[in-house]
Amino acid sequence: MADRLPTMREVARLAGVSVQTVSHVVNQTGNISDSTRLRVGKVIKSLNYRPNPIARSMRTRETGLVGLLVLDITSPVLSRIASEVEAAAFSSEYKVLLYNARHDARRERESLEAFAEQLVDGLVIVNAMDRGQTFAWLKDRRIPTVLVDCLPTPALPSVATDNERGAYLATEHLLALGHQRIVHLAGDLSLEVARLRVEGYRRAMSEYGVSDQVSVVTPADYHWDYQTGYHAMRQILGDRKAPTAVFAAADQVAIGACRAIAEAGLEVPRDISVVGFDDIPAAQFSSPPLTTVRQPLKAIAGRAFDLLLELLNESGEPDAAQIVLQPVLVLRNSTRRPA
Amino acid sequence: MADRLPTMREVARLAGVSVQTVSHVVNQTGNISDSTRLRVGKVIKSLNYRPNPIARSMRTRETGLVGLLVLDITSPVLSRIASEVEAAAFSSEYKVLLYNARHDARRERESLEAFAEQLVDGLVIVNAMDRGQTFAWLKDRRIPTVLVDCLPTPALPSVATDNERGAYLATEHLLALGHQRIVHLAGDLSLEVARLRVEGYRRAMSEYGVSDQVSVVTPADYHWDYQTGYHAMRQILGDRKAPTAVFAAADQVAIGACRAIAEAGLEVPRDISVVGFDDIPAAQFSSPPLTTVRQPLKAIAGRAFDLLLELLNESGEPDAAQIVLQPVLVLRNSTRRPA
DNA sequence: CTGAAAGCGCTTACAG
DNA sequence: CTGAAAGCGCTTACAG
Repeated sequence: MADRLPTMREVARLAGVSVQTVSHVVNQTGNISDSTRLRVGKVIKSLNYRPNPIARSMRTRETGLVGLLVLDITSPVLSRIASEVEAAAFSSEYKVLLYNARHDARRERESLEAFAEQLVDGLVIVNAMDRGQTFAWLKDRRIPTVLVDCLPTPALPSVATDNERGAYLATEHLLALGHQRIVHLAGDLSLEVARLRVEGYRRAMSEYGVSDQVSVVTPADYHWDYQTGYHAMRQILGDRKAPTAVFAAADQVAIGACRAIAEAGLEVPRDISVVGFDDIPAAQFSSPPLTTVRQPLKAIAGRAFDLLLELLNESGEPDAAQIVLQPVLVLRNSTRRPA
Repeated sequence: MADRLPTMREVARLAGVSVQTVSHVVNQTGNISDSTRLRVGKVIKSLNYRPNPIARSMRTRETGLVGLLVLDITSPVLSRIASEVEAAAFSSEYKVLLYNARHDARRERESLEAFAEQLVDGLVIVNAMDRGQTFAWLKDRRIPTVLVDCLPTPALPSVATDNERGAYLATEHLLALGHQRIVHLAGDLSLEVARLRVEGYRRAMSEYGVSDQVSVVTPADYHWDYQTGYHAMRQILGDRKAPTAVFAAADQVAIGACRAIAEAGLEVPRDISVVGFDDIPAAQFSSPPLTTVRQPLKAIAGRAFDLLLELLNESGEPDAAQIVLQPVLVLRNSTRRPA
């Protein structure tokens, strides 16, 4: 870099004042007379001066940065949450540092450890694998943290969809239609949300007296995506007596399953009913449009950021709120009574 | 915050050395005897000391932060690019600051201006609206910047898919099948990539001597999404003689269009052929699986970050490479010869 | 091989 | 209403 950017010192010199006066006009602190404020303002403008955020952070011990750790930014659900968190942060003059774990536990841990560096004023962790210990450690390091759709840790505030209930709703819908052989295509069971969805499925099956029909398929390598659903469904269709209905732990899994069903010469919902989870944009436009459980993603992100803001603004120890938001069943055309 | 985190000074005191010695062992610079290195290392470990990145940045004038400005992190294409950029950054010990414009020109401009602050060592701008002037200004401010899928600015290195060619390939495929009444569902024309896709479509139509059939539909409010395609297609189906084929500027638009076609009681590809652009994961699993033009997203992100790294490491003025990557037509089941 | 000095660009009391 | 002093936690020459 040849020429340096102007510093506060230069502004001060050109305006004929001290740096602290410049600092005061920049930050609108202290009492500065209109005349010097104007004069300094003019120099700032002419130099196109911007205060150096690093130097400022050095003194204030605040960076204005918020870390956002997500399992996979490529997921429609998580990218939506990221988008909403970023928007909320932006409105509050925070910037967001993105950490994308890519479903890699090691990567996730490394990201978490990076936060020990204290680059970031606060932290939103979405959909992390189980890291009770690590989370506790963040608390120790006094890094304000809120958890979204994670295994709740008593010490940390969290917000989550009521995943158990959502899964219950989905399964119950199928049961009420008269289905009994309902397979659950589970998500990644190293994630709390996936386990809760299994539980909701089990509870509904049990309440309808068909616990003997419980069948949870847990795909191994795939990650809540189209492939997962497609391959799992192919297996199911090949291996055993086909179920009359499928409850998938995510819409992408459901849509992948629909494809496998179509390729097998079967039809949704005539031969097999399918319900998803999330209500991603694609759900409404798939063929047939997918019955699913809608997550209140915007609200989740909004509440999470509000919680973080509270943590950031209180110096004491706020209580660790555990917020649970209700999902809603969205009926479309991928489900009907069994033939 | 009650207790402060340990500083280099404390480490030095406990280890009985000076801070610069600690600095040297932390950064593995200078010549430090094994014995003191060990001693210092032990103290660092016991205190769980981490160098303060802000203080370091203050001296080195490098933050290790890279800005990533995207039009909309919610888009399957852009979230994928973001994921790959983040991965590349992570491997090179950079962190990424996410700016999400959410299709809002004002928001985009504000983000760009935030970069003047110099929080960030470098910048990747993906799919921005036209900002030749702003980009030039970034150059003036000497913020290393690379453009991805933007209107290229001579001064700045850029990487992009050959969008014109991709659109040509898609349209030519339809023409070769025998289609003539081919409608193009365009993207947001304030974006260069959308305009290039229109051009490719026009060129193919012209080369096949059916320029008189050119029909470009430019949806107003929507953003390359399912809704866009759905509503545009409904309009087309209602208004005039239906085309025999549709080339959509994005897969989501194509899938939305497919839904509208299905709702009109028509069938893809029997009644209307549809081709998309991007090859997002959903394309393969939609019904029918979508013929589309695949963008080499990983390569795009990788090249972009490599370019940025060059900019970051060279102190001089590197030449502004304009890299263009070739897309490939992916044939699936949404196209066939006209009836 | 190790340490004393200077300084990065700000902000925060405090004095006047 | 404005300025002199101190300091945030490091790194970079440089001296010894």
